[in-house]
Amino acid sequence: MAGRTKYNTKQRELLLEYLENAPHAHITVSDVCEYFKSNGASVGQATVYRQIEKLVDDGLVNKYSIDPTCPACFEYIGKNSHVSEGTCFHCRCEKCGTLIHMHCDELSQIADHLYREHGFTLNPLRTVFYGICDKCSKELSE
Amino acid sequence: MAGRTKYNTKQRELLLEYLENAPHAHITVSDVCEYFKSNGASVGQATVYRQIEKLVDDGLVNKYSIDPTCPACFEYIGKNSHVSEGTCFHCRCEKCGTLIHMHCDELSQIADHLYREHGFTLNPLRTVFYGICDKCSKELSE
DNA sequence: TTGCGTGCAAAGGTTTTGCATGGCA
DNA sequence: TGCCATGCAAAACCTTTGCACGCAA
Repeated sequence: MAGRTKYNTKQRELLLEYLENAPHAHITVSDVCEYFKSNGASVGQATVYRQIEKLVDDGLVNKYSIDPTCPACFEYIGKNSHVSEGTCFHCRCEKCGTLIHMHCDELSQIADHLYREHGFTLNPLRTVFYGICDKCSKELSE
Repeated sequence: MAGRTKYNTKQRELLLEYLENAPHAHITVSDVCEYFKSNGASVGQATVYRQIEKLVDDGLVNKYSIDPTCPACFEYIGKNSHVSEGTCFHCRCEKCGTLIHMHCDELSQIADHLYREHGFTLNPLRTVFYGICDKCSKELSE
């Protein structure tokens, strides 16, 4: 817990802008740093870590803790965090390591099922399906 | 990916023995190393990492990634992994840490769905649902 | 002015890797 | 004998932290 945001700084603005305009999720701290570096914007790496954690606490950004080996992923969700509609699931390929982002109603029903039948409140942010992706399956069967 | 086991070594035997007799899950690599050290058994730390990853690939051990900051946890599940008939799923409570074993047809259909619709071959041995268990939900709402 | 935010560099911890040696089959 | 496995230490890696300075309110 890094605490909530108190001041509005230039670095925070830059970070938010980048996250908002990011085409897809799966943004890591190093992604942010490299972008800033290539754009001449000087934002320290430690600041990115500290600010992005604040954004998580503020509820503007989701944090995915996929694997201790890989860096944490972040995704902008904005203020209208309707978590229930369009919950996002993640699949990790055990072979190539790709992280697949999945929006799927059928998968969303899992959460309902787990809650109703098993009393278990699923946390989709942390849950990752492990397996073999499409591409690797084909390569393996060749 | 560390690959499957080819040779049967003394270190592997020691590791398996420890994991089999472990009362509960939540075993980390440093747990293993400390145990070996206190017992005079000399097994290198790198070996533990390499062997335990093999055991995961062999399907004898599950790997849990609780948090990128914390070390990974391992749990012995043994050979009787009847993957096809009544696939077993695991749910981890983020609050109390309990690991729930779940046999559920409806959950088994997830694997089918992921394969047919998304081309993803699920590995139920490695997949863990994170969330809050029944008991903790009630405690939280009190 | 107050105290939070920043930046740099260094530390922290876990996991991986290079390379020579040892051991299983 | 041919490889795989081991061990040690060093490296790689992500993330956190200490401290002095800067800046928002």
